[in-house]
Amino acid sequence: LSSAEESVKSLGEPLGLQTSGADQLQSSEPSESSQPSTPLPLPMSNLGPSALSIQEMVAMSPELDTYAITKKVKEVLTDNNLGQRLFGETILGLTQGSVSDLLARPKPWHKLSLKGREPFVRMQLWLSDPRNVEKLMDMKRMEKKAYMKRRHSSMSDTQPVESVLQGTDFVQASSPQHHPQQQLKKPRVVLAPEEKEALKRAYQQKPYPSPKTIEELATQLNLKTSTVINWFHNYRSRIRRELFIEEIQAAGAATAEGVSPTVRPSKASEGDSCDGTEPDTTADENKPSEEAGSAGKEPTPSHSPTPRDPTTSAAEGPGTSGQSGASSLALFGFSETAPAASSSSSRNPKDSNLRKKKAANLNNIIHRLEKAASKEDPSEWEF
DNA sequence: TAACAGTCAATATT
DNA sequence: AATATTGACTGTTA
Repeated sequence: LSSAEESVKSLGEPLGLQTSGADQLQSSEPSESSQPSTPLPLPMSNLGPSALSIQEMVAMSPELDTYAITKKVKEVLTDNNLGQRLFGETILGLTQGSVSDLLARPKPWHKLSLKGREPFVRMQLWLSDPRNVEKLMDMKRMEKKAYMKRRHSSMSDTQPVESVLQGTDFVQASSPQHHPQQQLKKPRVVLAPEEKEALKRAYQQKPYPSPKTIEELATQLNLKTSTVINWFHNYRSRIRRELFIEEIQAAGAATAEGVSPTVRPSKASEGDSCDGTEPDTTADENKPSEEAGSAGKEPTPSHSPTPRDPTTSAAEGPGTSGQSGASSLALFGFSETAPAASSSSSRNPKDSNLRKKKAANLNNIIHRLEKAASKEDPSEWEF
């Protein structure tokens, strides 16, 4: 613990972040509430005057079951009609989107950084507060009241009253202060499904594309280089995260019971249309869907188990870039392991999805292996 | 310096 | 209206 505390010290005060204050309604009163449902190991020795900062608590916190915590939080919130926005802003200091993401795909405790654990500690703290719901509902009422008031007082007075949070108004004024008119906000880039497909395919070949490859992709897809780079960063990290959840899900299911094919209908991932290069003969469920031509500016990327044509732009052919000597082996077409087509039950799209992700992860590992191989000192091999 | 981890916040979906 | 998704941004890390 002492070592843990020291590591906290370094993080001490630099809370300079633009993090909106206004929260911290944390009442760390020692009201020992022996919640039967949750282990609740947090409220450790509460020394009188010591109002441990959350960071200190995070550092000292024992392992928490992030999955259980999010599950419980979701339950409490829905049971009481409390939204993620309110909960996030008042309890966690996070935005609605972040809360949604966090609740839906919590990373396992051991994979979280100190910073990443904070929201979970706060949630645990909140869950252990006997008055949590009551307090939130009060906040809700107050907000509504304030809202009504505003709306009333401003009949013709048009003043949306921006939120108190930082007004990050990105005004990409190409020409300084000329047009006081509508601010040209940086338009949000929205990748077309075909572009995502191409990027995913490229990822399958090379999770860590060289700057040269990235440049090629950007050109071929007509995207900014930074967009491609960002996409890869985001994709890698999100793929990783999904593996985590499937990991715990599998673990949980395994413990749950023995053989009954009771598939957890958990409303998890929906089939992502992507498809790996798989000449695989496995009779994949072909959803005959596919609407007729719609505003497609390009013939829908061929789905169907047909050995996809390499014509479609993007994604360099395997042979192409032979540049970086070492790599090039990271290619997993991953054909079925099990000989006969999948047997019993579960012919879930999620199944092939999982395979895909695992394959992606393997490629990832290979990348790191290759990287490690270039280091003489085996001690640096983080495996 | 590239890759990450956390988030934000604009959009998409429900 | 509430919740989910996701490109981009900020601060770390090695």
